[in-house]
Amino acid sequence: MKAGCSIVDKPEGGGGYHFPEWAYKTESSPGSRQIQLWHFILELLQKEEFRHVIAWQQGEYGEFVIKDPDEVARLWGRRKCKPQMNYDKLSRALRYYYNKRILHKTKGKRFTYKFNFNKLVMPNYPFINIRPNGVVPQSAPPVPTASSRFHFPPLDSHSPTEDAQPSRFPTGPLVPSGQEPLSDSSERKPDVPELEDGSSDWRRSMDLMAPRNAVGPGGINPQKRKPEIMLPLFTRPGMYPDPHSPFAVSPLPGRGGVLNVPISPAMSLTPTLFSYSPSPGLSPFAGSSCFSFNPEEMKHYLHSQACSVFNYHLSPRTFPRYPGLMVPPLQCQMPPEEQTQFPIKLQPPPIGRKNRERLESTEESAAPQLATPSPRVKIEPMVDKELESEELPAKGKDKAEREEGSGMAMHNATLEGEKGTIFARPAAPSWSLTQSASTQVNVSAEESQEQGDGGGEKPSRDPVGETGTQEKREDALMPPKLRLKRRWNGDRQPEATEERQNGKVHWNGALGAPHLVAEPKAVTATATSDT
DNA sequence: TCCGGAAACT
DNA sequence: AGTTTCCGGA
Repeated sequence: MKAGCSIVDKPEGGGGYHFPEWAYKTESSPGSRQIQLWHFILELLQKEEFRHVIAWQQGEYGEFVIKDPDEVARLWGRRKCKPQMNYDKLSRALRYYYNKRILHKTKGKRFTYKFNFNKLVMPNYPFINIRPNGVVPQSAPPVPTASSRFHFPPLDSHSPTEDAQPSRFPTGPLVPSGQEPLSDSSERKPDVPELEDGSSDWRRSMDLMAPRNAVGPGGINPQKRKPEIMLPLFTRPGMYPDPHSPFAVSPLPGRGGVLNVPISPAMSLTPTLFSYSPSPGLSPFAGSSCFSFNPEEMKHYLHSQACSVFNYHLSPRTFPRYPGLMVPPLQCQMPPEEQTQFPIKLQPPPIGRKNRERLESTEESAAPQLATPSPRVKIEPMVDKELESEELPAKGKDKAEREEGSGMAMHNATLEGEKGTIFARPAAPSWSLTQSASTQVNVSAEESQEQGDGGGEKPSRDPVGETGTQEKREDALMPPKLRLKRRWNGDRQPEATEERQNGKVHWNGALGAPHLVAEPKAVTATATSDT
């Protein structure tokens, strides 16, 4: 059946289809060889040619607008060989992503959805700043995300989506990046908020460049793919083969790759999403690192994260890494109603509307801080939940880790081995030293970061020094779960520490020459506490 | 327009 | 599992 659709066949045996295998068969759809809708969406988003049809919403992280629903549906239908496809159906499929947390609907904006990149990988590699001058591709999602892992080959003539692409899309609107070619498609265009509070500026200079070893999964013919994927981290700034594509460089590292920022094991990720990883064994690009961080960007990023966490009920675990982060209530753009929509748990049983509503009331406690004058966000309460959720989704996670060795597992391995060197904590400011673990909890000042780590880990990263004994002692007092968690964090402490100090510490933000500041001390301390 | 249940399909 | 198709409801 679907004879006419043979095009979509997977490249088995080198069959020529252009999509890498993982595009069809990913962890997100084990066994599935068909491209998934969200892959497809990302694919379209990646292509400039489709910018008239669907594009990233500027000013909003991960948000995209379907400018021409019918066309998108048509393309999707073509790809799936479902000529009867229409936006209504397609949107139904998109709605199924809500519960999976892959997508969210941006309320109030027509045809606007938002990828929950946080769940993907994001929180982990924030400020990779490789593009000094920063022009972020207009089509790029504001934040580095797992999507980067999607390095879809160009929808060339082989692509079913394009094949008979009637002259609908002017073949090359190539607008200099940074410009919105919106004008042409005067269809339904949502308002495009332009960096309002500058919350998006950070994006401009932030781009991710990850050490993705590009060589894809084993089966893919490396030569086939564009070289960009292979850009090593060291790529010089400005070296963007495909400036318009957020996917040009995958942040997902292969192995060591990915971010050098670890993903907390606790981080709730949709297993499906998370495992995007090329087959293990690939390369060792190990995280190399040449990042540079910019405090400003970091702040923006954190804000974004914070908002996401609270708006989307992402696991606060994403916070631990940004202890100093305070959720800026006013800046969260999500309507309050959405803020408590989901529990933090991942992949919970599908929550029906009714249930959700019910939950809202129950969970409100999680978000209240947003509104309260309380200067900080308190995440502690969620800890337990988090832990639980860790366990629950553990299956998926485990699977991912074990099978792929990518994902978190990879991180762990990578982190332990290289991380230390990769990310070293900058010298800790003296003040930070003063606040020892025991007192950290009340560190005052807004600046003092809250350990938001989910709470349990207060002692987690103390500023250099005494970590050893102190931690041990606390360790003993700590409940096993926390201990475990802490251990996890301990692995990634270096970053955590770094991040925590971010803002106070000056990152070496040399844009042009990204590199890390290595501070042996920090590493040592961490290592010590770890063991 | 959007939502989500239900059932069927692949 | 991931849609596709249909549909009633808001």
